Amino acid sequence: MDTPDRGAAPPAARAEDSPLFSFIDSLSPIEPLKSAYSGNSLQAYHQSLNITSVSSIFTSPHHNAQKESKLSKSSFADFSENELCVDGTDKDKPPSSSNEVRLLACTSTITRESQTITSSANEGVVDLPQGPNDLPQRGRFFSGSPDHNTTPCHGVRSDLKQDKSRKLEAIQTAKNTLEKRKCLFSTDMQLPDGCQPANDNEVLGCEWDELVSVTSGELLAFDSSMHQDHRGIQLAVNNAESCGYLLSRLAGDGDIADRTHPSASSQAYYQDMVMGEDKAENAQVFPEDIKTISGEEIQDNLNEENACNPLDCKVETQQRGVRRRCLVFEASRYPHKTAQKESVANLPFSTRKGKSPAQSHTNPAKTPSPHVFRGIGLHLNALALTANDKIARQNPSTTALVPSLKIEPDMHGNVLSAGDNFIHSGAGLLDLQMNNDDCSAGGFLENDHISSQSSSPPKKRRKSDNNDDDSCKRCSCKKSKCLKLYCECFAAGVYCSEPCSCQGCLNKPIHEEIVLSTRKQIEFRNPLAFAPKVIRLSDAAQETQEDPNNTPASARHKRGCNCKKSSCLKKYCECYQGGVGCSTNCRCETCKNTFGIRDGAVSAENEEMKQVGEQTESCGKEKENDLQNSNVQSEDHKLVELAVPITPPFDVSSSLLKQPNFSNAKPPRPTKPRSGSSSRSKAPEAVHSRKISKVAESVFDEKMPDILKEASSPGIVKTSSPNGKRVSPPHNALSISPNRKGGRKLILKSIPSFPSLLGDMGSGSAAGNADSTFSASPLALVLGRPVPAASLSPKRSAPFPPPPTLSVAIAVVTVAANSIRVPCSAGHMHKYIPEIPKFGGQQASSSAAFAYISLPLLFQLAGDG
DNA sequence: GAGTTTGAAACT
DNA sequence: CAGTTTCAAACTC
Repeated sequence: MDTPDRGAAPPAARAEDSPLFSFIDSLSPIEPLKSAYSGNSLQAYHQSLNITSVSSIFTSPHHNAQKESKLSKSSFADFSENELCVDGTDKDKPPSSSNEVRLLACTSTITRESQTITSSANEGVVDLPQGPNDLPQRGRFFSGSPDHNTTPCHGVRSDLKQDKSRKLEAIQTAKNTLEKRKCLFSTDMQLPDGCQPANDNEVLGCEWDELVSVTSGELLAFDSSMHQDHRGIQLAVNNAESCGYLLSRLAGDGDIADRTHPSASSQAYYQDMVMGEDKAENAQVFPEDIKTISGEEIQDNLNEENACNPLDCKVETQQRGVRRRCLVFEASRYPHKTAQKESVANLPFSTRKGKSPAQSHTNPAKTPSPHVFRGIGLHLNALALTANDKIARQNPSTTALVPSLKIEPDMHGNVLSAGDNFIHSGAGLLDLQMNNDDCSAGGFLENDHISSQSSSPPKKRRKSDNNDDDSCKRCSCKKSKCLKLYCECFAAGVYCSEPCSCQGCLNKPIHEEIVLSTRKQIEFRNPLAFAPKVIRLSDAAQETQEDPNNTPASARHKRGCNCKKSSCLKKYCECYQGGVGCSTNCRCETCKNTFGIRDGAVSAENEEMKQVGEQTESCGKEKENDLQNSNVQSEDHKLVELAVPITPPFDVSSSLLKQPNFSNAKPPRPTKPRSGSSSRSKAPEAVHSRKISKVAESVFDEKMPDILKEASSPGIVKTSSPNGKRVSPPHNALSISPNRKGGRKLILKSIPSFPSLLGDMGSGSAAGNADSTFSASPLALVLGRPVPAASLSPKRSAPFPPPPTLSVAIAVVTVAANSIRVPCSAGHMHKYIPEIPKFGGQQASSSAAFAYISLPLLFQLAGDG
């Protein structure tokens, strides 16, 4: 088929003729392969990439392949599988090795590829419709996009192509293999009742696969950078997903493996996300990695897909490079990974949809709920925080509540490691925040996990990790039926599980509707009811953040306690429990909060103010500076706080997602220092800020999508205008996020419109809509095809990912952007990533997320261009 | 593990 | 909005 492919794809030949192709040929050492495989190159590339990173991230490639028409879906999937399975014959071929070399060679040229890819992708999209027919599609691909575009990649692809060509012949066999995989996948996933992955998921997976494939290609080319970005994305996705996923799992059996490997859970999850199916597929490919990870998983996969083993060789060559990197990146994690076995299986499910997790788990009902019910994890957060607090306490230097990244060493370590990677890579700054978010959120998430998996081992880990029995503890409600805030589980947005000793509990997936309705009622009553009581900035985030504006980690108690007898020295005090110092919001008496005494008394603040004014000498300039900073921060904090804490009544999931974000966004409020300087500084503006905050709250709550809120808040902060001239939330949202990270601000400038996407995402508010259209435009520009704004702005309610075409377009864009490699890409990724969940609402549409990620890049490009 | 204390949540 | 009741966690023994 190889030669035939070419022949089949006249366009490909054309492409080869093109100067690009010639150029590529010159670049790539392995010319012959290229030409031969050029047609397949795209797919091959896609596969390789997918295998490595893409598919795993969001969905199972297998499903994707099955599905549809979408570009790669049918064609790619078929190819991939074909290649994998069919390759048995091809194994002998040297290409695999050559591919690696080529990849290396290609990396230099990758930029071109990416560009070309974009075009090809477009073409591919157009062609895709043919869908099921692998051959025709291939032909198109070959002729069309790949040829033109992929010159650089050809080297890599060539191998794949060769395999493909052969595979084409075996397409049918490949299809069979695909089905097998599906089956395997399902088996791996342990879907109960043979639940099949939701179509949506599959679709998503397909899209993602495509996207991923593209990205993966970049990864190959730009290992460091791409990995970073990719990681960042994955991290974000993981975070979002993990929350939902974990939550979903709450009721579920919770994989023992995950539980057993608490530390690994986060990473594992991440890996799963990244490697995800890739592992299943790739794992085979990379025995080495597999070893590190867990031979069992790999073996299982291998066993399942033994037929495909031959693929390993092929895939290996290409993927190895990618994978190895991933492994390197994840290498540390893998040790933990034993737990991942399940996690891997879970990942796909999670990515696919909530259903899968539930399915995988004993409780079928759970699956849907988790997504829907992603907990906000107030209490859990608090618990996590408390654990951290302990640490924080140890470190007085840190502001009252420096978030304890340490809280969950495992998680953090993993996250940090990931973050480190990012950082090292260069684009990582944002990543750091992500990490931070993760950390802050991570604690939360993990808590959620724990809570969610309460029965599961993870909780135990947590317990052990956190030292706090709290983390493990579950509710013991008797009269509330676990449908009131009294119930920690309910308050945390998680379903009650085994550990709970509750009676008459209705907080279970089975009663999802009741839970949700009750939740809504409570939120209606008090929009902040499920908002995190304490918000913290992770130290790491701050550290990573270069922004001078970013105050040191700070934590904040949103509502404030009302302690009278505990003196805010016991867990009765929410502030104390959250490891946060009391704030002016508190109404506590005899506050002795070790994390920060409530300035409480305005007088105290005034005094300090006076002191500042009078004692300029002693404290003098330093204090003033501090005050100024604190003022700005305080203002910001308030606004941010309002924005942040408020959880959209509608979206539980969003809240989860948010938290991480705002942890980043939120200005740190030094508890102890805060009591002094911050409060002082506040004094003048405090009232004003409060008013503003209230207004902001109303605004945010009512109309601002969470994302926007978050985004906006940071923007406000940066503006540093106490008045907080608020940028219209929708507009700012995007811009803001980048702003957080100093360097990226520039990028934001270039991408003014981008925020709109978020706006839509959040609540689908009118403002968001306009933005969404705008955001869409860039894509359209890039792609040269109109992209429905709607697709770009997935609404929470929208369960499904954007149409495949869109995803493809996004993928293309992403590729292009990556190829261009805007310095800020990573940052964008971060920011957007967290928001991803919002797109899907319960389930972030991977495609949407990707789009977000890519969009910024596009904007940048546009801006740069 | 039972009982008490505590403060938030819920209710009026 | 304030006061009261209910509730479950936190704490003590």
